[in-house]
Amino acid sequence: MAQKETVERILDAAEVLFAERGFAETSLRTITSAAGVNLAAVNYHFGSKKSLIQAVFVRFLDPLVDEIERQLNQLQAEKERLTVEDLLQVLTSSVYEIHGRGSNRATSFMRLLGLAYTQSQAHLRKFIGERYGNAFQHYASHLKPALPGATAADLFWHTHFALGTAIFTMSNFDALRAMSENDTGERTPVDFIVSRLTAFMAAGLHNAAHE
Amino acid sequence: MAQKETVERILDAAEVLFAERGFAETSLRTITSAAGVNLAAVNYHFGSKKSLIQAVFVRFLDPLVDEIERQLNQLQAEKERLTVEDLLQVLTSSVYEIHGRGSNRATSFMRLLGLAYTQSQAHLRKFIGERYGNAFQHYASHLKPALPGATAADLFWHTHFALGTAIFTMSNFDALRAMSENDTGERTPVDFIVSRLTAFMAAGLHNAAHE
DNA sequence: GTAAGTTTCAAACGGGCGTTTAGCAGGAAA
DNA sequence: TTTCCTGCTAAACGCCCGTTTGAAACTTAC
Repeated sequence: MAQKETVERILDAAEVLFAERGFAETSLRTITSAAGVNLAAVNYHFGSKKSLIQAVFVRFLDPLVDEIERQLNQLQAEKERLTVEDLLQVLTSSVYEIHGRGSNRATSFMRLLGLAYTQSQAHLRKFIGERYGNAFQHYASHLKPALPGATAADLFWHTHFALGTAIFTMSNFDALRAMSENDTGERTPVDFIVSRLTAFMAAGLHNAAHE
Repeated sequence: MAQKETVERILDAAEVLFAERGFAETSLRTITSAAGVNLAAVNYHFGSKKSLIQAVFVRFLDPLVDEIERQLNQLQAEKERLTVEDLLQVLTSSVYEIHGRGSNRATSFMRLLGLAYTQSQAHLRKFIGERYGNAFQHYASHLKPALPGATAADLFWHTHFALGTAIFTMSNFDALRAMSENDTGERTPVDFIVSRLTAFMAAGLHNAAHE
């Protein structure tokens, strides 16, 4: 009992702090003191800082990937060919399904996903690739029929352009929203941003097919 | 003479190493030993590691921003209203103008720009904002007439979506190209990627105007 | 109640970091 | 020749890091 509590307190604190400052910039001492546990607890329960980072992602990605898979299968049972808009919708509604609409946890997670790409944590990218590579391939395989006429190179690059748009927006979410608040004078609702973002990605992706 | 040589050797080494590994992950000892100068030289010539990071950006951004401004003015003399495609073209041709097409230096710089956004270097973002904020505003001011019908919020978000697409692609340039080589079996030319990227961004941006 | 097994804890270890210091080399000015 | 200044350098300083250790505290089982 006491163990589980400690493990989860560490994961909770690490998730928030990593998202705020990045991995290298967050020390184990910061995490453990925020979690109210002893410094040595991380190495006792997780083995190392690297393993802790991976554990944070597993706790988040495992249920999300399952949900995406579930929605994908359900949608495929209804219609044979999925559109780009369908595929993007699966992503956003999966995140919404697992955590509330625009919850703090969801934005934390978005930041973390962005950091996984941009920070120099080779072990993490390798780990994520091995654990979730198949799920990603499965999702991406639906894009090919959704964008007839696109070559393999087109598909690859446009997928990653879209991915980049999303990840950049995610990982700078708070900063961007603050800037736009200064700019336009009002706070943009999350739903507005998400719908704009998916529309932007869809437009770019469609561009891959008819050229 | 000896001074100038030392300063530039440090900048050269720092530029490459920062781009490869990030700022926090590159120690002054690594930089100075790669540059063949004494460890203390960085603090003697630049004052601190932070100032060195800023100096790397100044050496790169100052001439680039001048070139963008020049091309923008020249284009504006030819036609009164610039299109989205014009504006994107100015960016790519400015980079090409200052450094060769697809030179190592240009890809280093792209990585650095990405890192400036994604790594936690508050001092750097502040510095860049203060030094180049006006130039950015000037450039962005041309977007409004190029996208009639878009609201201020539309403009803000779609500009940053496009920025995100470019920065993500830039900062993961080598990794993405290696992945696509494994994927499709052949090495994608830089020109292909750049033209695809700008087409993706243009499609997304136009989407802001007619909705 | 005692033994075995887990979990927690204070303390320390070794190492890498950015920065500082005090002094050296060598050309310019007097 | 002496003085001054700039560029350079070896060495050290203090700090924070992830990790390890050995013992204390607690839980479980007999």
